[in-house]
Amino acid sequence: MAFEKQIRDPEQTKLRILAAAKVEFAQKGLGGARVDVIATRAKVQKRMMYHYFGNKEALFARVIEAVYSDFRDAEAALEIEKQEPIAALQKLVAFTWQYYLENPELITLINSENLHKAKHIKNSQALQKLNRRFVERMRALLERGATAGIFRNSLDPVQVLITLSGGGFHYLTNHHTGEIVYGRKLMTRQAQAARLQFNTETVLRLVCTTEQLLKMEGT
Amino acid sequence: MAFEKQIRDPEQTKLRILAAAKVEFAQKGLGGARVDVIATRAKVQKRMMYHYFGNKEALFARVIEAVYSDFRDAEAALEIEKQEPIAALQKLVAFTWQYYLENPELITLINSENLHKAKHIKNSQALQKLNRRFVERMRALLERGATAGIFRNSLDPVQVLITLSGGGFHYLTNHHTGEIVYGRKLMTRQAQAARLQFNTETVLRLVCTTEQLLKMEGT
DNA sequence: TCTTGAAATAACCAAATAGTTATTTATGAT
DNA sequence: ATCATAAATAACTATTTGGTTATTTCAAGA
Repeated sequence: MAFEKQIRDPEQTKLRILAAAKVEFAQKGLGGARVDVIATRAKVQKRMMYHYFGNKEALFARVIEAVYSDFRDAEAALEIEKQEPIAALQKLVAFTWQYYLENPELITLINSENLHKAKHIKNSQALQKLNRRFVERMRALLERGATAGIFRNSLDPVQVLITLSGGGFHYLTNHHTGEIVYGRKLMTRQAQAARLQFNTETVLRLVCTTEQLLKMEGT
Repeated sequence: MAFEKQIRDPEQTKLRILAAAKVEFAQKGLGGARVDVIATRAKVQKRMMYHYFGNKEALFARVIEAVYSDFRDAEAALEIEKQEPIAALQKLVAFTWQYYLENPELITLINSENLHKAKHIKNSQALQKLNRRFVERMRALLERGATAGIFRNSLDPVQVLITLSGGGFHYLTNHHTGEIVYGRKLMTRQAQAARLQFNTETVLRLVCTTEQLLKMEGT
């Protein structure tokens, strides 16, 4: 039997499979995604996916891990600890929003992973470490702001982070049903800008002391 | 051929299929759900599902519609328009949170529907009507509060609603990955209570005038 | 009581799907 | 050069799955 000529590049092959899987899983969820579609899109024999990743779910796990880890790396690169508290917070809100916008797969993938009760990342040491640092950065920022008398005391960094990310995540993940529920386009450029501004305002009003808010209103 | 004895009850049969479908779709998503599982759980011949609903996706659409409509009905029954603005807002935040907690399928079903770009409810007149009233109630509440000098002027009711629901929805939909990300249990009774309080605070700080906030701090 | 249409049962099917077996071939180390 | 190993190709399969065909039975109205 004459086989097609081979071009070998294991690293590229793995990357192509991961990239195709990310798109397919993001688009259809774990249950709806098709291994054949992934292979076709990756321009790879399906067998190679089993060779490098084992099975469909293991591939899914690797996709989730990669996506989360890219997100945290980007956030860490912001170096918000080098800016004054309010600017740092604004920057973080804007970054988070922008990242969601530019990486729509992140959102549907996280939703899929939650549908499966996070079982694919439950034991990832790497992710746990990345995320511990992430919470720590917010804790430090809140403390810095409180010491400066700008932020309220003893705010829970986890609650703030959830509200901060949720203001963007929830808007974007539910924008399809949202447009029906709220009877309005939510993804026009103006609507996006308005949401970022509103969410920034929400977080600032939540975190800043009332005195600080008065000051900023400039009355 | 001797057939099993029949007990006929078309209404009950439809309801049993819907209830079983709600559980299965909520648990596995549209792509992961299995028609056979739904039939078995409903204790109904699979053929009946096709008889009453046409096909898998049409059944999914009916489930989504029912779930949304139940939610809005419950919210409307609150009659927040009969209470003073701050109490009304607190009641709405608490109700929304409680409803999500008691109806966890709602959350995963909405996520599923969004994964499919809301195509199953896009043309539902009934839902659009329900939701228009829902936004209108918030608009009226905000106006009432502003007139009383308690709430800030010209707040966008849609933005407020998204933030209000998102504070609960986002927390709950992502609580599985959240526990890993934040390294903390998020679904203990205490954690739940803390989240409701935090979200109530977030919304109040967002909506109330700064003067009103100062007053409530009682300084 | 008879008729008829809808409700329910039972068995079946073609296509899709995750995963496998078998084979070939490139390449780096010896 | 050759050999061992991993990379890649090709073809196949057992099962699952959404949906259908064929048949039976209940129950309400004439």
